[in-house]
Amino acid sequence: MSKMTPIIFIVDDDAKFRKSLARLVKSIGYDVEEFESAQKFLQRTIYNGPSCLLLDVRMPKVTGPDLQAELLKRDALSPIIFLTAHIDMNTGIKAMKDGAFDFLLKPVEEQILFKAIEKALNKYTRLKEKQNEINRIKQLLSTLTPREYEVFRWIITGMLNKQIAYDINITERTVKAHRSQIMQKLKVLSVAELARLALKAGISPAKKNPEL
Amino acid sequence: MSKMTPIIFIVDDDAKFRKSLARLVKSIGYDVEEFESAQKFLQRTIYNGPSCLLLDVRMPKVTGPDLQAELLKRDALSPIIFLTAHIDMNTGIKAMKDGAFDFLLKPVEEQILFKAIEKALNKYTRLKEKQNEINRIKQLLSTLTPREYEVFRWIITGMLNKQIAYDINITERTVKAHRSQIMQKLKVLSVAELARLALKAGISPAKKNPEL
DNA sequence: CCGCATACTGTACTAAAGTACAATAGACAT
DNA sequence: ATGTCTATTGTACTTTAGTACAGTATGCGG
Repeated sequence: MSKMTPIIFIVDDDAKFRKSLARLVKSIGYDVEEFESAQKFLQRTIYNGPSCLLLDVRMPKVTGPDLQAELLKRDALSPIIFLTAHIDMNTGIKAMKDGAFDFLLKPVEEQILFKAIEKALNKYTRLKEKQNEINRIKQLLSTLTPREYEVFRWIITGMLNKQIAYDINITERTVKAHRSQIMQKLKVLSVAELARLALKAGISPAKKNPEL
Repeated sequence: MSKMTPIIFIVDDDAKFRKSLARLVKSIGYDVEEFESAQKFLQRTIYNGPSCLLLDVRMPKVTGPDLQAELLKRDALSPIIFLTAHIDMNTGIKAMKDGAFDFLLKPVEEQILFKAIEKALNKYTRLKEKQNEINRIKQLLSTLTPREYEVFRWIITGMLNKQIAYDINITERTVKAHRSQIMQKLKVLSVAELARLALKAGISPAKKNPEL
């Protein structure tokens, strides 16, 4: 699971172009999978390894940008390189705004395509690492009880046990008990690590008067 | 200084288009400044308030993308909206990759332009807030002596005073002295705040064996 | 030479965190 | 009913952090 081979997915309804593109990409050593439509691509088992998507813009029914939107909803990590024969500035700009990795014109120069694929795969790796870290943290956080989670959000403000105790109307002893549980469950040894973990997961410290 | 009026900068060598654009933008209540070349724009006193840049792509000598690159180097915060009469996909895509806010075709529809300007100014505000926070932190950090900074990077690992003392070969008492100074200078009351501050400024915790 | 900043250290105390023994009470499932 | 999980609290102790007095040494600029 740790080191999977990259797969280059090609989604294009033009069989001739698609096959020729597939041959080209295979020739530099990548595994390639072809799809004649966005729907067919979405039916594929989700690939959890490094990948990037060479995507045609104009296709019947589900277009390239449509697929991009769908993948965005699904939090897919594969960078998307659009390929199009039709010069459509607005579509290209919109695709980039929506997070496309690149937008190239057919016929695409080999070297430019290869470079784009390589960079896209690098980007995947970076995204994946960040994702893994966040998932690990969320997994740990899910083991906290609601009350523990609440105390956790107070702890990362840096408040003293007795201050927290006063604010949520329990004794300092109880805060200590929760605190100890929290540190164990989240597998950290210090408040500094706790604070970092919280920030990475996007958890903001608790607030007495939530912006009145 | 806190609430400055937004200025829309227009950089375009085509006087006729530029003036007409300026009139249009003024008509919806923005302050506008016109420049007939990138060079002229760069000569202007740096404006430290909300702004965005309506930038022509093709200009003699210094082009729009050239100016974009220069502003990037200078860490300018103004979002850039490119305007071009010539459909050049690759230029547009590259501009977006380089952080342009939008890339519109002349003649541009009024509503689209207005919407883009509004969003760009919002983006400026977000950028500025982040920037201000980082500057505030860097300002505080600059008051630390080299040694204090070093100890700071150890503290945010969450290590105990005595562990830090052992690692950098001083007594626990000295670590406490530095620690106290650090907390005062950085104006924080807890290690949790210290850790957050460090993360915001992009400072990573110290390491015993820096990735051997 | 003198003042100042930096770095370092000592003793002794207070406050806070962490922990090792606990126990109690309610909710909920088998 | 019985057991498990959650939330709560108690006492007593150890460890760590923070601080209030300090003092010493070194280097650098005026």
